Amino acid sequence: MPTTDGSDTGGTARHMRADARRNQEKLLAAAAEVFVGSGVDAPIRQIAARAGVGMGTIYRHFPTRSDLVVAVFRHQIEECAEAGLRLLSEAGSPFTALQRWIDLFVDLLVTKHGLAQALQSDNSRFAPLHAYFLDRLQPVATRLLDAAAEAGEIRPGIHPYELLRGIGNLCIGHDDDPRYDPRRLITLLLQGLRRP
Amino acid sequence: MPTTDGSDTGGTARHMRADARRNQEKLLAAAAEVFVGSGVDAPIRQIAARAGVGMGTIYRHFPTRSDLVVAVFRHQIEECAEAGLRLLSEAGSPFTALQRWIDLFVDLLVTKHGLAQALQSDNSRFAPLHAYFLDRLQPVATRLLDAAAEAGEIRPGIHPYELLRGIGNLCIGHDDDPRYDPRRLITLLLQGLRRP
DNA sequence: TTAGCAAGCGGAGTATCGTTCCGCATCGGT
DNA sequence: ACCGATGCGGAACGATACTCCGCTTGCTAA
Repeated sequence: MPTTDGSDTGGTARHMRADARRNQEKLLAAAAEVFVGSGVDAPIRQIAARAGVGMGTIYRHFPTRSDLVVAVFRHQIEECAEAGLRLLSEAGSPFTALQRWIDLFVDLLVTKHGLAQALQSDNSRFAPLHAYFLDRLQPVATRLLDAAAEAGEIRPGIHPYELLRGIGNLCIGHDDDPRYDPRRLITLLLQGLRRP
Repeated sequence: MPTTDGSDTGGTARHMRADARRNQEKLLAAAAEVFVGSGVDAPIRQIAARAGVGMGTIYRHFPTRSDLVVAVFRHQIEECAEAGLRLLSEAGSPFTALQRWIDLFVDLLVTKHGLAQALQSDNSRFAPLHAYFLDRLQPVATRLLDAAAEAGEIRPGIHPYELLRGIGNLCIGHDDDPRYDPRRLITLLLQGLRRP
């Protein structure tokens, strides 16, 4: 039983009134725009205004802010997860696959302003987002790490969850500070992961 | 010219009315208590109430939340900075000194709930805290890294700022998730820093 | 000792944001 | 065309950050 129960705002439901469906799409588009401009912490009112709908509407379709964020980024998260499995069979070695996949993962986090920040927020507002990320990406990370460990390329015993979370943390705040490039540190981290 | 201009709330000013000084001390004590219980994001009102003063008073003494946090943790930050230089002359090798110092640094961050989080907050509320941390600790990190690089123990070219910030990031959220232990990742990071 | 004034105090006031709630409009089947 | 269910909008409420100004209090000079 997955922790995301799939019953709700993910895929547009089959039997939905036309206006409701229209509004949901308007909201997704508006949210995507606003997130780019003001980060995932942008005021709800701003998103509602941009979409031209009332506040009630936004809360009906996306009860929590997380639900909205998940809906907006679902495609990219899905792609990232699939790319991981593909890389495992295509790349030269499991470690190379791991490196490349983490690169994609970092892309996902740094491209969307504040997404990494949101993921780690101690504030529980983003719990569902956190859960969805984990549901989709942790299994991929596990497979990549296991493969690299079996091939003897990295030391065993790394916790996939911890690695994902750590990388997520490292990506926080990269966009308001040119001196800070998380990729350099992540490279170091992967270096430390290698078997001597 | 340091970025902390030293003219204000740091050390209690010399010529201050007795009641003002009393209030400042009450505020520092109250803030320290509240931070432990509710994290550094606790409502200002709560701190003011605990200290038995009005909101105007708290804003007069500590114009931003950062100023208050800095004042509360100044001692510990100072100690951490001094310990770094001491370790450099006492520890067996520069790399050992670096390892131990980073351990102290992590202690500082994880002991105080939400301190790491506050340091990286994209919210500009904590800018002065960030500045003070850097002013005091970055020079220490630089000396430790330089010494280890000269001794050939680590690869050169690491940015001290980036390392500090990265470690700070890694420490975010450790206290609401038993599965996540930043120290393991930081060990890995240091491992990756070592010269092959 | 005391008078006067600057330094300091308190908290009501203003603004922003999240979230709820319910009267009203709209859709879609009959 | 009608009508019930579904969905909509935004006013209203509570929480919080931060400001502002009339009043109080400590300090000092006479």
